[in-house]
Amino acid sequence: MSNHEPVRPGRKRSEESRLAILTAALELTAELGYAGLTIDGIAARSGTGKQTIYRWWPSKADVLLDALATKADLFVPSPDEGDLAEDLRQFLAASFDLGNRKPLADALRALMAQAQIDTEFRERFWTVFLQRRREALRVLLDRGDLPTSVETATDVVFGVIWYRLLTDRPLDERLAEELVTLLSERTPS
Amino acid sequence: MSNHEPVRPGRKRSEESRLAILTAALELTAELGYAGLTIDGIAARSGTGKQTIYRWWPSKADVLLDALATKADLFVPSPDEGDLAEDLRQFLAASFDLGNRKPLADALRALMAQAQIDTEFRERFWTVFLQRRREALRVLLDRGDLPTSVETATDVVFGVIWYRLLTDRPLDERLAEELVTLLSERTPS
Amino acid sequence: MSNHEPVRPGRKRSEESRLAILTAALELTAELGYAGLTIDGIAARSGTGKQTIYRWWPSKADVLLDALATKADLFVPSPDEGDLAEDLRQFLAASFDLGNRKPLADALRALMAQAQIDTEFRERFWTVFLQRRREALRVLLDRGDLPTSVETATDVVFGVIWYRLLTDRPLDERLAEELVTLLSERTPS
Amino acid sequence: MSNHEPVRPGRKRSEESRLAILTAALELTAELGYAGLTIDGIAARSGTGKQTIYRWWPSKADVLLDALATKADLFVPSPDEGDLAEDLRQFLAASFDLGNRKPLADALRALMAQAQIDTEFRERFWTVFLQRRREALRVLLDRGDLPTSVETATDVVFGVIWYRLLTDRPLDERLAEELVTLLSERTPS
DNA sequence: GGTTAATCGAGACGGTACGTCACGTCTTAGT
DNA sequence: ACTAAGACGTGACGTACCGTCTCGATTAACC
Repeated sequence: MSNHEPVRPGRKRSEESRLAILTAALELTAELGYAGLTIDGIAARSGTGKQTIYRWWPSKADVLLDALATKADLFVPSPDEGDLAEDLRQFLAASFDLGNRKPLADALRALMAQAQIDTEFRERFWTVFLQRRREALRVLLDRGDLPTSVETATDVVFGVIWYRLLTDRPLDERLAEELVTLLSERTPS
Repeated sequence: MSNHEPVRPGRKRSEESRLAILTAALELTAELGYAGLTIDGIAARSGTGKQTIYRWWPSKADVLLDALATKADLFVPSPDEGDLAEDLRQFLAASFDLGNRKPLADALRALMAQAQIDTEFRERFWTVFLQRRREALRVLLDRGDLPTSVETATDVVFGVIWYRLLTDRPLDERLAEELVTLLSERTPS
Repeated sequence: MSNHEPVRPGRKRSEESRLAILTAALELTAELGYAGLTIDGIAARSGTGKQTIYRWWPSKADVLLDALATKADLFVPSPDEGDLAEDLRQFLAASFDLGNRKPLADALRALMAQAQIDTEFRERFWTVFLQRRREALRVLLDRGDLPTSVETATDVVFGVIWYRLLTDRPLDERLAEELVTLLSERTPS
Repeated sequence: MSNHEPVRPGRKRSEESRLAILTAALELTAELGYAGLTIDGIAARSGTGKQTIYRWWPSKADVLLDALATKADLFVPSPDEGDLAEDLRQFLAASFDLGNRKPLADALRALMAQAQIDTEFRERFWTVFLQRRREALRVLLDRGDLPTSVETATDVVFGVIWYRLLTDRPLDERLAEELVTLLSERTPS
């Protein structure tokens, strides 16, 4: 039997505070934007102390990332219809839906921004968020024939999604269809 | 007869100060990273006053953007070899070279990050930088047959470039070749 | 024949600007208080350049002092009724009237304040303003018998006036009468 | 039983910082004069943060006033020798001594100056400093017969002292003696 | 059941940078 | 030479947050 958590004496971490902090982080980001999100603000809104936040998260970006992971519905399917084009269509539809949810998209853009400025957060963001999306897509792509390597195809898909997000332009049906066309191996006539 | 400059009274803007500020911004970004770049620091390094900076630029991101536009060699060609694949190859080679110049790439990533957090800067960054690149590419793409719309192809190219930059992964020859393959209309047999 | 003002080439000093500056200084002091009085503000209000102000006055306190001397009615009589008590009564009445004119009193208090902080202005304020008042009073006091030296009596009179001004308390009839009583040699019965 | 201190949560105010700030304020005033005293300077010299100063004092004048009250020896006796003239002589001697201590006198002049410019500080200066002096003197004067009301006599004493201070002239023995003579009821023959 | 220890809300602390204000100087074109 | 306009370097302002550090109170495991 494992004993990962050596039983320590002392007060347990408060789940109540944890949730209050994550909720406050999401609310404040929605109300004020990421630029207006501060540790002081989260503490005040959640009725907790700053120390409690610093004890469990390295930065406000990590709080927000945790909040999204905990509270937002970020599920993206890895469908297996036996047809790459159809699987990809579904994957893109689900991903585009997330990207078109304004407050969620704002938060994700902010995290990607923070990842550019804070090197340590960049690695956590990559591991916790970006890489998981990539692996979900890779499962699909591995099953079909592609005009490019799987890695490049992955970069094309996420590259376009992020580029549209970051330049504040919508992810629409037509784009999805063009991507599907582009990445499905065209059979010579 | 032209009368472009309505001849205002008062002392002229100091070109010397302007260049000193732009130089200092580039140096400090290279030395300390964008996170370490401050208006106070730029003023101190350039031997100017903070007010002079605030008088002419809305934010430190704008200073840096202006510095790159003024001082960095950001030229990307719009070659016309009569062959889309070859033109695209050259365009990508030049673009990838810029993206692989570390200090420049760091600055660009920081500006893209800032654009996510500061709405007003986002528009300026789009107009002054991103849109111009898109138009240079569009000239090429308009000349050839593409498997997708020109806009989507543009988003694919810049999407992949930015996605690689933002996730701190290199832009290599192989990626360029795959993009060229992907975007050149494959002739049916 | 006198030639006090050596005829110099170039534009003459603008009397119009001078008066506009003095007027603006008084207005701004009345509106914003001395703390809100600035050289920038005077220049803007008067429609002149800052340089014009600096060319002719060493500090904003000097502008205000000049404005009072030029524009305010600061006359205090040196009556000679043949009776020290009566002369003093009249002198005090006139002085108290000045001290009870609120905007004027505010300006004088501000100048006395400035004199504490700016050593050079202190001397000018003493010479141009305070000493002249003292001499006007001395003329009176020299004519009568006093229970103290003339200098002390002068300090008592102006000391009480300034102390009341500076502590924002009124100069009233009763105080004047008590000062007259105090300073008129009481004849032994 | 008493419950004077409602026991607030959180870290206690640092007495160490408080004293360091007051000491720095006095030192800097002595070294640079009141005009050279800045909040930045006090923070730097005392090794504290500016916020700590702003948290507890409304202005630099209040810091200095607090410093004088805490650190300077401002004691003035209210002697009771049974003789008004003698009591007054002693009171004046003590007061003049304070006024002749150059650095202290400079600080007091600066505070009186600040009180002219800053209305809110004026009230604090009156309550905390001036009024207490007046009451100490009133105790004396109430015991004897005066040629004037007690209030006027108080104004005469402090008026002369402040007027001499503010015009940068010494407080000497002779002045004290003349004031005693003036304010002691001369017995009719 | 008392002891020990980790956590909690609260809030003061030393810092750093912010964006603004006013200073006194300078440069410009015009009178 | 003087003027109005206004940009310049300088320096202090008062504020916002940062991340750390006491506080006293609370809560759990351990003896």
